[in-house]
Amino acid sequence: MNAANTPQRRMRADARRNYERLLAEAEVAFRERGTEASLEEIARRAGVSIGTLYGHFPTRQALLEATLHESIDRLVATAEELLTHPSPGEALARWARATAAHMSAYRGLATSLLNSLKDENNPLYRACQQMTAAGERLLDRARRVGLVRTEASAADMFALINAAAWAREQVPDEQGDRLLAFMIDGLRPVPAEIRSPAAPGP
Amino acid sequence: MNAANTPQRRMRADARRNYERLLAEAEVAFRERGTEASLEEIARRAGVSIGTLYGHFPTRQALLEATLHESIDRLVATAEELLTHPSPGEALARWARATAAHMSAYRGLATSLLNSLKDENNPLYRACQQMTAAGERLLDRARRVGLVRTEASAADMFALINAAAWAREQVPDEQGDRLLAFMIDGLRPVPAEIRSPAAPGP
DNA sequence: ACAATATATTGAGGCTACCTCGACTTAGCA
DNA sequence: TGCTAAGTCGAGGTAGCCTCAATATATTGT
Repeated sequence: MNAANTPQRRMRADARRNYERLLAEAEVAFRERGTEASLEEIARRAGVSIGTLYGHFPTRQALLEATLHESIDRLVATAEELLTHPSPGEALARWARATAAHMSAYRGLATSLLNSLKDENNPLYRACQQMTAAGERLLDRARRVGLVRTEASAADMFALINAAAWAREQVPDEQGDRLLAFMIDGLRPVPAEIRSPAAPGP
Repeated sequence: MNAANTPQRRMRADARRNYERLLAEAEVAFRERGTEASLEEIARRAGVSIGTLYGHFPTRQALLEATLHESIDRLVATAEELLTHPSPGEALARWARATAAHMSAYRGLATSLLNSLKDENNPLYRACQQMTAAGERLLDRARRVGLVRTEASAADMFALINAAAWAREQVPDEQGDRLLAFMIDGLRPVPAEIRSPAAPGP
């Protein structure tokens, strides 16, 4: 069996069919139950044994990664497009919103993602890298125009977007939107007059 | 047995002893393993049966809340003290840092806390309310001095602090500090010239 | 058409954890 | 000292993880 998560070499017809079914059920389950959804139930609903699931997707992360592939590609493409947007600040904000929205598609996803950065072998690691890289170009453009302080890195922005997505899982939508806005605004340079701990004027 | 989480009415001596042991072991376990630590192991290490644990603490949240009580009181007191700090901005930042630090004492704690706000019957609900209220006074003081935008509520700040604590669990410490700073800075009013999506000057 | 073989699938089985509840034990009082 | 309310116990049902030896089947070459 193909223990990699993408069907690279030609798979046997039955294997491919099962792979596809598993992926479809996983998507539903993750959306409904979050990233901790029961793998046994996913297998059951795909009409396949638990062993088969593990054959195709050796870890939960591998399965998650597979369900995420397309939307991540889309996000990277969106970043590319937004590079031509007239306002660098607006472009950055839009991408951040779109990304945060994707990351709260499944409950627990933000945690799985940010967590994957600790381990290069985690199947989600690459995905995070790609998204960070895509964001970096938008961030730099905004920086050139004075909207982003020097010490803020693309990794920081990625973490913030994840944090916002995480928060969104737990608070009302409307508050979630606000929190993301605060975080992105927090990347701006701090005006000199309030940087030091002295009391400001009126 | 006393199914409430605090020993209110006089408990039998053995019950009180077990209660205390459970609390002590829970603290260790949560610190070492996070808020999802095995309750059976906590009971085992306390030299008590699982049934006894459930007798004293009917839910994981109740046990968590009990282990948190003291440090939450301390945070509330700290907020009080900081109200007399000469710089409202510095006071706010300090309290936010202290709070975020407490909230990342146990892996998973920020999630348990923010999550508890969805359900008033969650034993952690009160704790969150208290912390939010404590932060509110600091926030208002900073707002009066122009450091905080109008639409940012105490609940927002509480959520941001939690988000920072969550992020801290997953990224290097040094990055974690920076993220919290970004979030708090994000509460500042947005300068007029960059509020609209127009490109700013040099 | 048919083996031969590489490729997949199966599911029981060993773990760990959650939580409940009826049977048992004991501290503390009169 | 014995009674009883208060507390403790832990087996047992449920569920999820993951593995691996046995079994099944798609494909390929003849």
